[in-house]
Order: sequence, then structure tokens, then C-alpha cells
Amino acid sequence: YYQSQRKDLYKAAVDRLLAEGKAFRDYDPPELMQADRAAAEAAKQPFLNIRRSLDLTDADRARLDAEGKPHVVRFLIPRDQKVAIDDAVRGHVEWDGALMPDPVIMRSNGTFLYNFATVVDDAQMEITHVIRAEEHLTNTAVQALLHQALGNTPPVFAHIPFITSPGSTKKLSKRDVDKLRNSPQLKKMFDRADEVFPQLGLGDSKTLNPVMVEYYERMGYLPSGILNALSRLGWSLDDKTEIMSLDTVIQNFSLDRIVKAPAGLDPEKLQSYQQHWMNQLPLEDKVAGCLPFLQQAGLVADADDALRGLVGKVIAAIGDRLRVFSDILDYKEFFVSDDKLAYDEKAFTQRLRDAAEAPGLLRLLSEKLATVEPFDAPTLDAMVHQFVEANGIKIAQIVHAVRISTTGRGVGVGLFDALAILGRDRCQARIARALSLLPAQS
RNA sequence: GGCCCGUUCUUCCAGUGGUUCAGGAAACUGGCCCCUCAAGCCGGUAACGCGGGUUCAAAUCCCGCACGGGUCACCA
Repeated sequence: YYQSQRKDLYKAAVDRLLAEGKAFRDYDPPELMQADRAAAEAAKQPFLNIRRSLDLTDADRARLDAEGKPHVVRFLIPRDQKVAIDDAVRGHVEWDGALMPDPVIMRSNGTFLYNFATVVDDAQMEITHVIRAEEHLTNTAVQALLHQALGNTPPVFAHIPFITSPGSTKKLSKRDVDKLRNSPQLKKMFDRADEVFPQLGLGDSKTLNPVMVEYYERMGYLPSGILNALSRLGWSLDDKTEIMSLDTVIQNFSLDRIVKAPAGLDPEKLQSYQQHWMNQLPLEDKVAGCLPFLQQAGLVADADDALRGLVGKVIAAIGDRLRVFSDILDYKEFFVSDDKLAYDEKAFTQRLRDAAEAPGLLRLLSEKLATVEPFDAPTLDAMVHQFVEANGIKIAQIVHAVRISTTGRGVGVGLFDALAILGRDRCQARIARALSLLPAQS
């Protein structure tokens, strides 16, 4: 709906109010009003507009109109009256009409103000509940009075708390991005944006950040995770339930369990809900969710069955380390060619360069790889343990060297899973390449 | 500044006069497990803003104070 389409409705309501003496045409120019306001402030008095135009006669108004003098229409606040609503969240809230300036309801150009249009609309559309953020609570005084003047049955109002910035009590606002960037709670999310979005060609945390809904979508968060986190902000089902699906929320939601105090977004907790719902997802859904990220990053080509199979195996190995779909980008080692594998310098040095016996053991193990049959994780696991025993070494002495040489990293999925996914040839090729990068030994 | 709203662990919630020396989750932390990182399991730390009332009994009701927030447009 557009206000511009409903002008006739608003006009009729204004005319009625005017005819009934519940509104008046105000010919005072805005500058005069501002001066009045400034004077009131200077005198430390609460501001109330001066109703000069109320003394105008019909003849005065006709003359002013003939002169082309513009006017607005103001709603005449009953200053001898109190207004009250029974808010579904906050309970009984009262205001004193004596303290409320007369609000403009129609501009001098003939258009209408939100605070008025919404009242006309709500009545005409038979709205039963107005549920909105707490920052609108003050507006409700005027709206309630307007409903009363128009003879409407007012809707039930429910003013729910807004969401605050993490670690703050202030309304979460896009205008504060720069401050938020440095907040300890949000810093990780900004940093992650800088890691992930450039790979996807989406800019960085300056273009997409955690105060924007799009951030979560582009980062590969699940709607169910976001929804769960948001649902638990300012509302609860009971004293225990944390994990909730949309259906659960729909079935159980009630206004009377909404908390009154504003709540801060907690990225850690969001992450925890997200993790839960990601773990619930069947493997094929995870594959479908991750593939677009790999493609957008240029790591894989169009999806065929073979690629889906590979991605499925990788995701299965990643397991619960996959929190959001874009996390798949942390496992590039499975998608790059052997000669393009990058090494984590620190791990490479610690596990290969500085580990005196590592190269020798690696060479031996690589030979063993040739005979592993089938080349799967359990068999590899057994073989390595045998190898460890046969050589009288500790498992740590070989495992890290294998990991860094085949995956390029010191951390990652289970080593035997990684080896099985890569397959015999690629494992041997990668080990050979890593060894070739070490200084020649006698 | 006026008006309005709010105030339970670090955070998000539970609690509507006694079954609560306040319960759950996240975070943090100790341990187990372990090829790394996670996850998982077991355990731990940690709160009723302050002051007055009312009552046999108050986190829960009342009053005041303090602090925090929202809002004060011919914006929506």
C-alpha cells in the first residue's frame, strides 16, 4: 500500500476532525513555531505550541486563503485529558494531554503525516495488533488520542524491546558501524568478512558487515540459525528451551512472554545456534549450500556428480567444523592441484624443516602408502599405527609431518580422512613435493 | 531538560510472595577423550542496582533514589 493511493481516506478523516472542532487549520509559519520552541527551551519550560490560529474567524481564513497563505492542519490535543493504553508488553502506560503539542496531521502541501495516516489505515484495515519496537511507544499517545477522536476501536499495542549493540545498551544501528567494528564482540565477525568476502569478489567488511542482514546470507548462515538466535532475544518459550525451529516458535509465541528490557545481540550465541542447525542438515543439503561458495571463489567448475561426490566427502570429513557454508573455503587443500598447494610456513618449519627425523620417516611412509589396500581411512589408520610401532617412534613424530606435507596446514580434518579423500597418487605426489622443498640431505 | 520505558550471573533467558542459600543456555575454566583443530562427555566459577516500607515470609508488592535507554519534525 502507498499513502499516495489512500489520500481520499485521509482527507475525509481530516475533514471530519475539522468539522467536529477536533483539529484546526494553523496558518503560523514554521519559523514562528521554531521561535516559540526556542523560547520555551530557553525558559526551561516544556514546549507547547501556541494556538494562535484558533482565534481566526471563517472570514479571516477565507482572506488568508485568498492571499495564498499556506496552512497545516493540526490535531487539537485535549489538554485537559490523560491518555492511556494497555500495552500487551508494557502494561498500563499513561500520558498527560496537557504536556503534548498539537501534532501536524496534514502538511501545507496537502499530504499527510505517518502518525495520522497509520491511525486511519489501522482502523480502515481493521488491524487488531500493532506490534513494533519500543522506540514508537511515545508516538502511541497521539495515535491513541487520534483513534479516540475518530471514534475507532483502537488496536492492541505491543511495544517490544529493540536490539542493542553487543556489549552496549544502545539501539543497534547501522550508523554506528565504525564503533561496532572495534567492539570486542563483533570484531571476529568483521575480521571474518575481510577473510571471506574478498575471495567471493564481494568486497570486504566495509561493504558487508554484521549490522546488515545480507552479511549473514552471504556468509552462509542458515535462516534457522538466525531465526533461533533472534527468537531467543527478548523472548523465551519456557525456562529451558533454547533450540527452536520456526514451527516451534509459531506454535508457542505469545506476547506475554516478551521481556521488557532491550537485549544485546550475542554473536557467540548466534554462532552456537547456527552450529546446531548446521549439524542437523543432511549431507546433500550441506553440499548444495557449500558448492556456490566454492564456485564463486573459483575453486571448482560447474558441478557434476564427481564434484558433488568430492565435496560430499570433504564436508563429511569436516564434520562439525563447518559452522557456516563459507567455512568450506578454509579447506581449499582438497580443491587445489598438487603443484598449487600452499604451505603454512610456521607448521612447515616446525614439522618438517626443524624436525630432524621427519623427512626420513616421511619417505618411508610414502613407500608404505603404495601397498595400502583399500585406500580408506580405517586401513590408513591401522597402517600408520603399525608403522609407528615397527619403527619404535611416537605417533606425533610422523602424523604432523604427513599432515603438513599433504594438506599444507597444521590443523584440519582427521588426517586419515584427508589422505583417503586425496587418494594414493595425490598423497604420494604431495609428499614428494614437500620433500623436494627441503634442503638437500646427504 | 520534559515525558515515557527499563534494571536477575560477563551475555541471553527462567522466576508473577514460601517448594529457589535463585534454574537453563552461551562464554570462561578444570578434567576425560585424542593425529591437529573442533565436537562430545563430566565438573567448576559467576547475579537479584541502592534505600526505605508492606508481610510470619520479597528477586517477586508499594514508595523514593541511582543508573541506563527511548522520544521530543510540515521523517517513517
